[in-house]
Amino acid sequence: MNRNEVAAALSEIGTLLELLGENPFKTRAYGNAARLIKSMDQDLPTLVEKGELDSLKGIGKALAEKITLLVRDGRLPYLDELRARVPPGLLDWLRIPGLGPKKVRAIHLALGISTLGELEYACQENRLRDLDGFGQASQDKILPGIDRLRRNAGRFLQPVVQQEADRLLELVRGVPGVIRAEVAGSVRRRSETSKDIDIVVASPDPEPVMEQFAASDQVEEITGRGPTKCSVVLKSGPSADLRVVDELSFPFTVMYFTGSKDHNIAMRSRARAAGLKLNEYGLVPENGGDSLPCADEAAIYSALDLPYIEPELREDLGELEAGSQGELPALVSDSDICGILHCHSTWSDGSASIADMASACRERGYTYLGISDHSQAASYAGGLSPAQVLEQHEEIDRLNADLNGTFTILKGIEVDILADGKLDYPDEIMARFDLVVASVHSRFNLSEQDQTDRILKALDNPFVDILGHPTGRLLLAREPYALDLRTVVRAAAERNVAVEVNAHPSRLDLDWRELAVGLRHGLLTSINPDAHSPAGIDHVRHGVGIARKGWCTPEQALNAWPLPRLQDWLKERRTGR
DNA sequence: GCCGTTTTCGGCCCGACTGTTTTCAGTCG
Ligand SMILES: Nc1nc2c(ncn2[C@H]2C[C@H](O)[C@@H](COP(=O)(O)OP(=O)(O)OP(=O)(O)O)O2)c(=O)[nH]1
Ligand SMILES: [Mg+2]
Ligand SMILES: [Mg+2]
Ligand SMILES: [Zn+2]
Repeated sequence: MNRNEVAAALSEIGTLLELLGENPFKTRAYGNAARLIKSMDQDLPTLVEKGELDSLKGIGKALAEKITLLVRDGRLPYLDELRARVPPGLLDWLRIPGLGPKKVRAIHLALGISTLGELEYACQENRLRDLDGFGQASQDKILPGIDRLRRNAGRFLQPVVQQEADRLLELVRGVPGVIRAEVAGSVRRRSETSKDIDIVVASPDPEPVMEQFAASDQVEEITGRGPTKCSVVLKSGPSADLRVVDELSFPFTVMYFTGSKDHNIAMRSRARAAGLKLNEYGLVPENGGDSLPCADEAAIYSALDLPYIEPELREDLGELEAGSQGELPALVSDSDICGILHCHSTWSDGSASIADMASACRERGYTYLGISDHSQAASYAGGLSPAQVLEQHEEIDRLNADLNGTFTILKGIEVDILADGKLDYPDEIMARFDLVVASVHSRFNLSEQDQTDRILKALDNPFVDILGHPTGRLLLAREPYALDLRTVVRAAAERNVAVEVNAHPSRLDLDWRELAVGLRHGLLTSINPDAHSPAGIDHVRHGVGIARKGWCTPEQALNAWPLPRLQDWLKERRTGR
C-alpha cells in the first residue's frame, strides 16, 4: 500500500472504532496518524524497513505494527475484523447531519437495519420516533438529510463559496450595530473546496444580525439558531454559519472560526502548556481572572510567543513549530505576480486572440504573457500542427515588435506528453519555443507504474520547463490518475523543472499539500491560470491562495519573477540541453 | 492509542445548540 491508501485505512479504522463505541481519544489517535502519514516528508517504505515509524510523534508501538502490515502485505487482519463487525452502510449514515456514531449505532442495534434505503424507510414508517433517546423531531430531520446527501457532494468550489461569502458579508455589514464582520473557516484559509461559509460578526446586539442573515434570499432553510450562532443552508448548496460576539471577543472568535480544527487544538494545547485557557472569547489564566486583552489575531499569537500565522497555513502541519523557530515563510501574494504563463488563444481552444489576451494581461498590471496553446495530438482542442506553430511565432514576433518592449509575449506551448512519455513535436520544433509546459491529456487509465514512468520520461526531456496540471484531477468530478506523485515531484525538483499550480478552480493542481513537500526539496512552481479567455486570467488568484497554503514564497514561483530573471532561467535551461 | 524536565498513569480543546432530559448526552462548530 502507498501512503494515501495507508492513511485511508487508518482513518477508516478510526471511524469504525467510533461506531463500535470506542474511547474517543483512541479513535482520534487513528485520525491523527492518518493525517501524519499523508503529510510527512519521509518515504513510508523506508521508515517501515528501518523500523523507525514510532519515532514519529503520534505513532507508537501499536500503530507502527499496523502500518507496517498495511505497507508490507497490503492488508490488515485487524481492519478486516472491524469491517466484519460494522456494516458498510453505517458509514453513509454518518454523513447525515445530526447523526453521529452513538445514534447510528443505537438505530442499527434497535432496528437491525444498516443501509441508507432501510433508514429512509424506517423514518417513513415512524420506526425511529419511539426509540430511546429519539423523538418526532430527530426522526423528521433525517429524511431531508438523506435527500441533501443524494443531491450534492457536500463540498463546493472556491468561486461558489467566495461569491456567497461576499454577498453574506455585505449583508451583515449593513445591519445596524455591526462593528466588524469577517469571513472565516476554510474559505478564509483558501482551501480548494469548502463545506460551508463561516462568518464572524462583532455587534453589541446579535438579534437583528441573525434575523437578517436568516432572512436573506440566499437562504433555503434555517437549521439551527441560538443566542450567538445561526446555521442555514443556502439555495446554491453550501451551508453557512454565523457567529455573533461582542467587540472584545471578536479577534478570538475570528481565530477560533478560522480554524482549522487541528490548528485550534494545537493552539489551545499550547495555551494550556503556558497555564492559560484559549477559547473563542479570550485567553484567560487557568485559575481564573480576566482575559489577556488582544486587539487582533496577531496579539493572540504574540501572547503565546508566536509570530502571526497566515490563515492559509493554519492546518496544524508544522506552522506552530516553524513559527516558534521564527521560520515561517513570507508567502507569495497577488501583488507579487509579474506575469502570466500557460494561457490559450484562438489558435487552439481559447476564445480570444493572442493580442487580446496580451492586452488583458497588461490591463491587470502584468508585464509578460506566455501563450501556450495545445499541441497537435490534442486535436479535440484545436492543437497546433508544426506549420501552425511557425505561423503563430511570426504573429508573436509582429505583436512583440509593436509592443516595443512595454510588454512581452513568450512563445510557449502546452505540449502533450504522449502515452510513451515522448513529447508531441520533433526536436526541431521543440527547440523553437521560449517556454514549454508539458501536460498529460490522454490515457488517464495507465497503471500507477506506467503513468509515473511516462511523466518521469517527460521530465527527463531537456525541452520541458514546466509540468502542467500534474495529477489531472478535476475537483469534485474526476480523481487524479494513478501516479506516484511524490516521486514525480522529487524528480522535477532534481531536474530543475517547475511544477505548475494550475489555478483553474476545478483543478488547483499541484495540490498544496504536495507543493509544500516539494518546495522543501527545492522545487520551483509557477502559478498558471490556464486561461482560455481574458476573464480566465483572474483565476490566477485561486492559484495564489493554493500556493500560499503550500508555503510558497515569491522566490519559488517563476511568474513572481520579473521578466529578465525568468528569461535568464529559461536561457540557462536551454544552454544546458 | 499516544505521551511525558513537574507524570509510565491520567490526561488528551473547548463551547453552542438540540432534543428529550428531569439534569444532560450527543452532535457539531
Ligand atoms: N476548537 C475547535 N474548533 C472547531 C472544531 N470544529 C470546528 N472548529 C472551528 C474551526 C473551523 O475552521 C471552524 C469552522 O468549522 P467548519 O466545520 O465550517 O470547518 P472548516 O470551515 O474549517 O472546513 P469546511 O467548512 O469543512 O470546508 O470552526 C472543534 O472541534 N474544536
Ligand atoms: Mg467551514
Ligand atoms: Mg461551519
Ligand atoms: Zn492542459
